[in-house]
Amino acid sequence: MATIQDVAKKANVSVATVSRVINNSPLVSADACNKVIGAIAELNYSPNMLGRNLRKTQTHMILVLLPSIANPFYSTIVKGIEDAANESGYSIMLCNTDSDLKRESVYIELLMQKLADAAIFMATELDQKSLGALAGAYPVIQCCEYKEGAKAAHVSINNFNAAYDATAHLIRSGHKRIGYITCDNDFLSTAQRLSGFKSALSDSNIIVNESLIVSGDYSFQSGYLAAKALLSAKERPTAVFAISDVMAIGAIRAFIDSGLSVPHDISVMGFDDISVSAMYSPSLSTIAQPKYSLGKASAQYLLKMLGTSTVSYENIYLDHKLMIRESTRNI
Amino acid sequence: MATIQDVAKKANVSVATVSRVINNSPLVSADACNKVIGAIAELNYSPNMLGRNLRKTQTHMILVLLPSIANPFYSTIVKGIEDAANESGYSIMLCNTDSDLKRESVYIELLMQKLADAAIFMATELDQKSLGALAGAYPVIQCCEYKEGAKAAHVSINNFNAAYDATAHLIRSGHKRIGYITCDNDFLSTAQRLSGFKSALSDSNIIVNESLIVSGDYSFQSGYLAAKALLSAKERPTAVFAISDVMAIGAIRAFIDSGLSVPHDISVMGFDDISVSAMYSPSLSTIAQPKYSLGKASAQYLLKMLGTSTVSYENIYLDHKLMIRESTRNI
DNA sequence: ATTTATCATGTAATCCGTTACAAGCCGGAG
DNA sequence: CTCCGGCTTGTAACGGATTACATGATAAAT
Repeated sequence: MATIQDVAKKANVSVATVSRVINNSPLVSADACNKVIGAIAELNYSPNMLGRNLRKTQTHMILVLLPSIANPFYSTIVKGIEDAANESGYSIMLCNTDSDLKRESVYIELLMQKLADAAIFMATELDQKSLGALAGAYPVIQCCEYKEGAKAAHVSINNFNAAYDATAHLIRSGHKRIGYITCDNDFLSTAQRLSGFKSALSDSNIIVNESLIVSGDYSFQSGYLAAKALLSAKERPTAVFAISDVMAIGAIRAFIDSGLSVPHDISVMGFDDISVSAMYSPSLSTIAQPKYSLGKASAQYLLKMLGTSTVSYENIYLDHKLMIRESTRNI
Repeated sequence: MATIQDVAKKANVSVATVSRVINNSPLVSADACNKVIGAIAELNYSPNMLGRNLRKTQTHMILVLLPSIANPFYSTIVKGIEDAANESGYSIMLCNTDSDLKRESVYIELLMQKLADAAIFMATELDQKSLGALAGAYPVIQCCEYKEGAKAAHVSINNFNAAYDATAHLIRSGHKRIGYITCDNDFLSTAQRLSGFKSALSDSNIIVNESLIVSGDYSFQSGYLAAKALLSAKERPTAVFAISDVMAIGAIRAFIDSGLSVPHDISVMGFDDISVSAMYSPSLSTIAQPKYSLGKASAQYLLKMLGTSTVSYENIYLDHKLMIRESTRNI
């Protein structure tokens, strides 16, 4: 493997000149520049980034931590991150944490070990304090899911409003008994969505029935089981709102397996608008998150932080959109 | 940020001793070891991997190149890769190539620039020659999709047999007019599946009808359009076999939109067994690839290559499995 | 012709670890 | 009492790039 020394020797210049050529410094004569370019081509030289990064103490790498790339919700977000990063000459390192703190910590080590310049957390297991400490020492941002109180900025939709809108739509369609499939975690989004759901009910003078609120874990299977649980209630709901499309699809499947027709017998509303939702049968009414923009905005914010050394904590909220498809209907 | 020098000073030993402690060398007295451990804790020291990696010229990073993480087929594979990598102290860098050669090249640069030790290609855009050259210089393996002829090993299922089995099952179920949704690319898997499909037909004395073979691009939308195209044939097929579940689901949706019932009016068979396939309505009959194992085996092979400097080109084939669900039926 | 500013180039220090090699210390053997 | 060998430790070179600083050359200004 050729080094900068080899190039310098072959081009009959110093390593400094070679380095200047590589980095587009204007302080090189056309003649020297050509010699260097020739030598680089001849030796098939590619600079060793470990050397450069060590010297510059920066890697142009952004860590992206997410629970699982198996969750289709994240894929578009990641694309947004990647596009923004690439535009600025950065690459991303995608890390599956499996929602496991230990696994997540291994990846966070990479930040401290200088293998990455910054990190985007999609759903961290860290507690507020740890996250705050990390955000104090490194450029860090939360995307979509976030912990409040931690002094780490986030980019997300307004989950309260989104859940409120979805619920209000069901109510407007005549539904009064509305089941709710949530998750048993301590993400703020989860609490906010639940709160939006309850507020919409209350604002329409519908009493919140806690027995119609069940939990899953974002998997198809858990949505399926949660839906079955809802069916065993003594009076079945006429609509169900799940806080993720994946669970909503599991729920629809459960209803179909129970001989119900969606939306004729029961309406189902999801959350996220993953790609299969429009293709499902029936297609899924849902809240669309601006996934690509969420990712892109997160990365851009981080890149801005990397540029300036100023640390600020400005949160960014993007708009959601209510998508009415086939899985919900008026009664 | 503390360096090894700081630790050495605080512990009153040399940097060499500190380094030995970090690397679990037996050549350190218990006393010195304790002093160092104390100093590390006190300073909250984390070794700078750039320094270490530069010295050792290895990064413990594996590059994983795939067209798009939005394709759910890849997520389980990636998990397998990640698990195998983590077991050996490696991390992975997931890279979306968007099936774009230029984008892919940027990531391959990372290999040459020493930011990664090895690479796994899930569906490369490189031609045989380039791939072969790369495989000659770096540890590289192909997973699932592969180019033959290139001197780079691959881990995959036997695509011919898998497509043959799926088609044979449809034939056994009484289908004679079978539509086929393929992709317009030059992956070997594509050609092999088509070939398996045709062989199964021929072996049952069914004449291959080229007008029933249409192409998509692995997206839901393309499957939808391909299915619509098949419906416009003068005599509609009684079954359709798509070379990916995503397209198969798009196809089912198209049939439903056209007023057909799946599987009553038309059977649909997919390929891959992605997670939503079992949850779709109707659930999708398909060929299950051992995705997790494919990923794990690829990574393990690569790790073995990294251990020994011996370069070998042993291809690995894993078993597929025919999954009969609701989307196909006897006629 | 002399001075000064400008530009091109090279030398060497530096980033942070790892590790070959040298050296110091100790106990046991002769 | 001396010598040898084993164990621990330290010194310094090294990996590959960047860049501050010094130097030399050239052109412009007086």
